[in-house]
Amino acid sequence: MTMTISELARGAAVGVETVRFYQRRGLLFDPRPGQLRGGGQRHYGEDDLRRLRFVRSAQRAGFTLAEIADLLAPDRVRTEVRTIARARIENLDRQIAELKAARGWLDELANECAKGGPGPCPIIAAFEA
Amino acid sequence: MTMTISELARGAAVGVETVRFYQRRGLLFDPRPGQLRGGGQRHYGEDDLRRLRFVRSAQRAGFTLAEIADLLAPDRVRTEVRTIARARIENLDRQIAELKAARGWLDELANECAKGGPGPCPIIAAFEA
DNA sequence: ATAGCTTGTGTACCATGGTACGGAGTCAAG
DNA sequence: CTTGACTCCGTACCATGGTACACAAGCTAT
Repeated sequence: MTMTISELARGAAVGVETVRFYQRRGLLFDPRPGQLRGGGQRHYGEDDLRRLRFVRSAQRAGFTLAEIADLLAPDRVRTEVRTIARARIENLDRQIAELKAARGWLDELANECAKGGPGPCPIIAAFEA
Repeated sequence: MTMTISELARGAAVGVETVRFYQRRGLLFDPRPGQLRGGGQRHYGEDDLRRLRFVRSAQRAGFTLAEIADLLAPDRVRTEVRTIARARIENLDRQIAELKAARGWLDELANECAKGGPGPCPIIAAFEA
């Protein structure tokens, strides 16, 4: 079962231009150097869709596109993948902690602002003048 | 107590260029020239430092610079600040949930890759060829 | 007074992750 | 065979959040 680029893109909820952008970045099979079936237009299979979805998942996990390209390098071995994944997990834990701290800060800001009547928020007003 | 721009920047652990960048974006006041230390050079006070730190905190909480500028607008009233803060908290909660989900995905990837001997990670190898 | 840092100002440049567009070529229906 | 949609390709552009000059004027220590 083959699909066109727009079907592929739709299958991963991204735009066609995004798919092509990923191809240029070496994240997906690039049709340019290859031989094209059906004379000029590339067709994609399930493996391409899985790979595209992997890219999106990895992005959600905070990998940059360069890191994902590296992760998908053809000679990546289990131990390397594990190491990379663990490093990212640690990073993610740090980010989660930071976000929680930011949430606390914001909560306090909102609470402080909530006190008293109308008018400017005293915390923000403290910077004026 | 007044400080120079480099002292101000150091006080908030940002670069001098960053302070100037924020000034251009309307996040920081353009302090009036020469209160205590003369001529064409600007001097900054504690309020400027507080404001700069507020900007950094707000950034950590996920606000864009444009949103922070808006938050610091001179006519912002408590109810508005609270509303903005609450919306951001909700957003933060969503982000935290997403990060946790990504962490889980990554954990699974690492575990799957850990199984078996050396060689390429089967999950990633699934995309090759 | 003068060397040698800072400062202010303006403009240019950077990475990241896309998005848009123009000009062909290709494909499927009528 | 024509029409209209879709594709390929290259290039340009966008927002975000900075970073890096260059140049001139000002400040500080000798």
